[in-house]
Amino acid sequence: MDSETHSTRGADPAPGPTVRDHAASGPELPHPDRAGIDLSQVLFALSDPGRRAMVRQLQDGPLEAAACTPAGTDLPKATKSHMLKVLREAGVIRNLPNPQRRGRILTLRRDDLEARFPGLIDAVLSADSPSAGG
Amino acid sequence: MDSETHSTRGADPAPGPTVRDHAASGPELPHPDRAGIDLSQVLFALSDPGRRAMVRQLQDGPLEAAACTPAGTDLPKATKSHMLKVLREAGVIRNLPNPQRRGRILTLRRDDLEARFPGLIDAVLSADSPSAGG
DNA sequence: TCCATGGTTCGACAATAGTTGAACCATGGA
DNA sequence: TCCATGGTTCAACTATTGTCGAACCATGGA
Repeated sequence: MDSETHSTRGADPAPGPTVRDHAASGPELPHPDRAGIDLSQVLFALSDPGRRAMVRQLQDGPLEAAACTPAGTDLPKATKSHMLKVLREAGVIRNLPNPQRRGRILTLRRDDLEARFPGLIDAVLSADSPSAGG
Repeated sequence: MDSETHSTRGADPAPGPTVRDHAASGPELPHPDRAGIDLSQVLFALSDPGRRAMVRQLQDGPLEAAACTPAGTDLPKATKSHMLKVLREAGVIRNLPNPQRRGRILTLRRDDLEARFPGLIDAVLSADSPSAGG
């Protein structure tokens, strides 16, 4: 588990609420495992333009949470955190502590989504046209 | 959000034989045109298992509304009508008067959806597994 | 014309979701 | 150790959705 800094591919953390010696910053938040990803929750999470905007920013790879913002909006942090929570609990993104510095790393769970609902995430993300307006 | 109270009442107390164009049953409900179909609304409409169940029944072709019921549920008709409304207003289905008999005909707007959001509707419908449960 | 059928809409309420200030928490650096 | 940073959670509020009885409407048939 050394080296390989930001490629959390394949394995699901499936973190229990176990007693952990916190080496990394911030709490470890619960994520559904691949099989637990629910279609209704995913569709609902993606039904919001703001949440989709964040997801779109993760298409090219993981991002620090601080850098992931819908269109430079000065969104209150509580609001942003809530949006991320909806996406995370739906299984759309991973929200893990950044092992390097302060803050967190967001990742689109593309593999898991693709395995569970083939074609869905691509269809949604490529469907997003700016003219749609909502 | 209900500004669609477009009444066909007070039709014509006018004298003389008014030629009636459409001898179909029930009101003509508003549908978004293809370009007006909004991704957020579609995803939201499909984020409910009950609504998805109805959509799935329309995969093989149009159905009389009376025949389109999620799993034999004795759903109150107001509730069912509301579910259909959400799907219709999102542009997922068409809800037209039945020209033959009483009642209405429901159609999945597959072509429109496919044109607007390629692959999306198929991904959603084929993703639906019975294990999901919610 | 009256009635049953199939359906929409209204209205009221319950339940869920969104927003956001404030409190709190952990880390890294001075 | 104290502080700034980046972030989650709490709590309270608002807003949107869901549910469903009742009212209403149009049609077809007796």
